[in-house]
Amino acid sequence: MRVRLEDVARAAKVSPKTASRVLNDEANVSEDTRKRVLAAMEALDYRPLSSARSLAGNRSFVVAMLYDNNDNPTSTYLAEIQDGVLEACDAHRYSMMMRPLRMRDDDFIRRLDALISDHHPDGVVLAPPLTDYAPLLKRLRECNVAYACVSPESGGCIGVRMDEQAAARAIVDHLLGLGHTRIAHVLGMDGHGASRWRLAGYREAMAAAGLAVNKALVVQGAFTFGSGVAAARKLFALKNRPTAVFAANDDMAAGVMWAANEHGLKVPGDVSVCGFDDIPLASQLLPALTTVRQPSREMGRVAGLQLLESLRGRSAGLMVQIPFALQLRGSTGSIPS
Amino acid sequence: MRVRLEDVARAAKVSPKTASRVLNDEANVSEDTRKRVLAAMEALDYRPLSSARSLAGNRSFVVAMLYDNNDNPTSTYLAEIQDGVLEACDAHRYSMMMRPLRMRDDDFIRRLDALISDHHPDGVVLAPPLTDYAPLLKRLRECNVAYACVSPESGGCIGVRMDEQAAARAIVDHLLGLGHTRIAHVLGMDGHGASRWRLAGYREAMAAAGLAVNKALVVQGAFTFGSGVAAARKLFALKNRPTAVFAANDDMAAGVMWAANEHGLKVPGDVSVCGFDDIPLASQLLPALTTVRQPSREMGRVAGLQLLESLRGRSAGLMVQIPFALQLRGSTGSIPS
DNA sequence: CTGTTAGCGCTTTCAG
DNA sequence: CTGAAAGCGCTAACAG
Repeated sequence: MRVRLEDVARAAKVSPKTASRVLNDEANVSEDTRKRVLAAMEALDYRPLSSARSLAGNRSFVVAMLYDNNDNPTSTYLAEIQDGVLEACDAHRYSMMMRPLRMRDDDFIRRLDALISDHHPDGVVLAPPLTDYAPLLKRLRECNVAYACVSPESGGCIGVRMDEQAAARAIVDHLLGLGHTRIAHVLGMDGHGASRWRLAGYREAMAAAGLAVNKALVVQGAFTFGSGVAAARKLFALKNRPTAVFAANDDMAAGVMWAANEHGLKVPGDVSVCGFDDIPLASQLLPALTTVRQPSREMGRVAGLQLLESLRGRSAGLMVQIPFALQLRGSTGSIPS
Repeated sequence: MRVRLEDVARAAKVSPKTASRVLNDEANVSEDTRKRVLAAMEALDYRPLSSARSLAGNRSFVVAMLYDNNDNPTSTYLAEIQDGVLEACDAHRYSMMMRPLRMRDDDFIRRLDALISDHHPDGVVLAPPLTDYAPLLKRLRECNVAYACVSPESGGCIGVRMDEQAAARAIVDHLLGLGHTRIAHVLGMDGHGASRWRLAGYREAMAAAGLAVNKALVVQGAFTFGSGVAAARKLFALKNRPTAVFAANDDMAAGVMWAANEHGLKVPGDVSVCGFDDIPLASQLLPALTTVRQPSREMGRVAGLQLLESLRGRSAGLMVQIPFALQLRGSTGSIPS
């Protein structure tokens, strides 16, 4: 039969309540007692039953990860964040639940409410672009559900972010350092924070170099390979085509490289290409793609940990800034002579 | 305060147990009573508390999806299956939990046991390659945990599959129909059922056409873009290079197209390329990729439904066969003249 | 077909 | 610092 906390208590010669205190890491237990109880748990291979804990303690030990992948279902980004959040949850013996939610749905809030009342998550992790959807944040606060954000637009919540603008600036600086001046930018999906930051970094770098941004060299994309191809075709059809292209993510950068091939342009001989994210494909391309490493998995993990810490009341929960790293590879080189 | 089943019962003028019967769709409730109870639930906006149901009923209302993505973390395949399983779970008011598990781990079974005793899933959905890992299946049976498989190697379990061999044969038949005879095949990851089936279909088609399979035209890959590039380079370096390449999945097919570009080969003018899966990238490539549509999301959904049905005891649970569909697009054409 | 009783395993409250 | 009693909301087992 199942080992209950009562059995542990008996074995440790304490009351069930004391055993419960130890299980929950509560204060007011002598070190000696705590050790005895932990030993008994170990010896009996005790596994707390989460449904009983939930029922009695009025909490679920569940963290839900909320995401909206409708704009880019291909993305491996979410899967990586998911892995990270999962790792954090495992470390705290929480379980994680994935919940897709469509911002565009009329009954978004209704669905959110249903999710909350059906599953009672103790907290939620928000992935972009949900991180920046005000009605969602508002409702979570109203419902008193703790949340942590991965890469939010503004810093007014707990979670984790990267200085994407600085990273974008750094990669454009790299291109400038190679002598490029006609540097194009392929924008990400309209309305996403990532698109804005990366554009801002591009602009900042160009301005710092004293270069005017040529509007024809900034073209719309949508974070997908296909949109990268389409954007690059426009760029390569220009009379005065760019010698370098900074795409707002790697999928699009791969598309740019594809289009370069179509146009008979060598990378990096005729045109340098760089991206953002460092997805697995980036290092598989030929030449391998110069990009910014965005540690999505780690970011998911940290956001999860922040959330769980704040649930435990151990810390208030912070916004952690994660450093970026340029990955300089073969797809960028000096300007064509 | 929270609406409990007792409140519903009172409103419907029945005992709590009868309300419970209605909630659980049990027999032995008159149609009239059932309606009254349902109406009361609706009126009060009753939400069952799953922790209480779990504790009293000794079940969790949780389905875990088990996967091992270590061989190919890039894959969008799992994310699609996940979406499908999630949809099935939502429909039955179950929650879904993602659980990565590494087949290569020495303590695989220990981790599985921990997962079972910590989370008590009522059932699990297995994604390849876990579907074919005998020790896992054995342990699940020993622990009496119901499971459904997506694309198992053998059919001896409930779940869903596609006739991948027939699909592979069909796509190779398509190439044969275009006049190709020097048809190469890029193998998938060694040891995966999908690799075996697709190879078998390729062989079957060649044999049926009376063509001997040239060993030099069958090269190892690993389901990744990079492995497709590497494999294709070998093929294109042959004196007698193939006029068509059937890659065991789309990621590799994209790699083959990439390598064709490198070698100055036009697709499909100089070489036809086709893949398998119909991932989003397939239709974004230029030319778009001829492939086999594998409805992963739908397969996940059906596997989830099969599992949930069998948990309800409604049906024994079946192995459902899903039809495939050839997607004939621009990457395949007649043999070079 | 319906209701009563007695828990599920844990935590809360409150008293020491 | 520790313990006794009283549930959390639901369902199993039985009785009618």
